[in-house]
Amino acid sequence: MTGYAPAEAARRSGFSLDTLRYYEKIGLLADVERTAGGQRVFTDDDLSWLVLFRCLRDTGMPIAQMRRYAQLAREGEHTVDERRELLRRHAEQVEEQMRLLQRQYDHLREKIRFYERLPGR
Amino acid sequence: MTGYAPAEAARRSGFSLDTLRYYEKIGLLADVERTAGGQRVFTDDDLSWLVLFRCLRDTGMPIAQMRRYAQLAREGEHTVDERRELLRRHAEQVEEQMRLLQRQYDHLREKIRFYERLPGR
DNA sequence: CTCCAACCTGGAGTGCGCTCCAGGTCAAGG
DNA sequence: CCTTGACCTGGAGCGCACTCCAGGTTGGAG
Repeated sequence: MTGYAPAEAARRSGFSLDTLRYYEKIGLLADVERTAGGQRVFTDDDLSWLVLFRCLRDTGMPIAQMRRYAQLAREGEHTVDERRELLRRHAEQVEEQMRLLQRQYDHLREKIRFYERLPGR
Repeated sequence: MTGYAPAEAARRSGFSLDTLRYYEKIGLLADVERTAGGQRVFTDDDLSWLVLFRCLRDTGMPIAQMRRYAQLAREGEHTVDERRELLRRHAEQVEEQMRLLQRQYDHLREKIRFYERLPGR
């Protein structure tokens, strides 16, 4: 009973309908169910994949790597080590990204303070 | 005496030579000096602009907006209010970006913990 | 003076991640 | 039934930020 129409899946995942179709086309999202007439029906499982993709995408993982992860997951339990390692390496890159962002943010705030201290304001 | 050859400016700024030429072409970097023969000579002032561009770019500012900022700075002192506001608005977006990144990073770490707690490991 | 690595220009090409389109099909409300 | 809005496909197009290229010039070391 948990089947979502395309528009509903788009709304819930925050991806556009075009993006959902694109993700299926490139093999990120596999085997999406269809009605007899060929229209997509998304399951809760598809939705939770989409939540994961959003997390990975928001943290800057390239689509090729997300595809690799999804591929491994489809291959079965013997790939759990590799999947965990893939996520760990990605997390390290995210940490680096956060440090850089913080550093540049601090730099930006300093620049703003320079403007705030300008005489005449 | 503080003039840098293109390769040196690239090394110091971390931008490629092609990127430096591109930034000049689109009007981010204006009036770069030249030798009699037409080769670029970068000043310390150019270099500090590049440091700023790196900061803004690393924090996700689109080039069009960096151009606007550079344009304002060239127009003179009467644009300081607008420049400060531009940077402030950008800083707010960076804060939002940092919150999202942190949130998704936490999500990612949870996923990794799930793998670490898997039986049999 | 000669050499050659570094530089120049205008313009084409690239990679990523979508986004849009034309021309049709499906399915639920009235 | 009929309508109409949501959906389908394959493929082209887009926006961004570079990156590369061909074909020619420059300038410092030897």
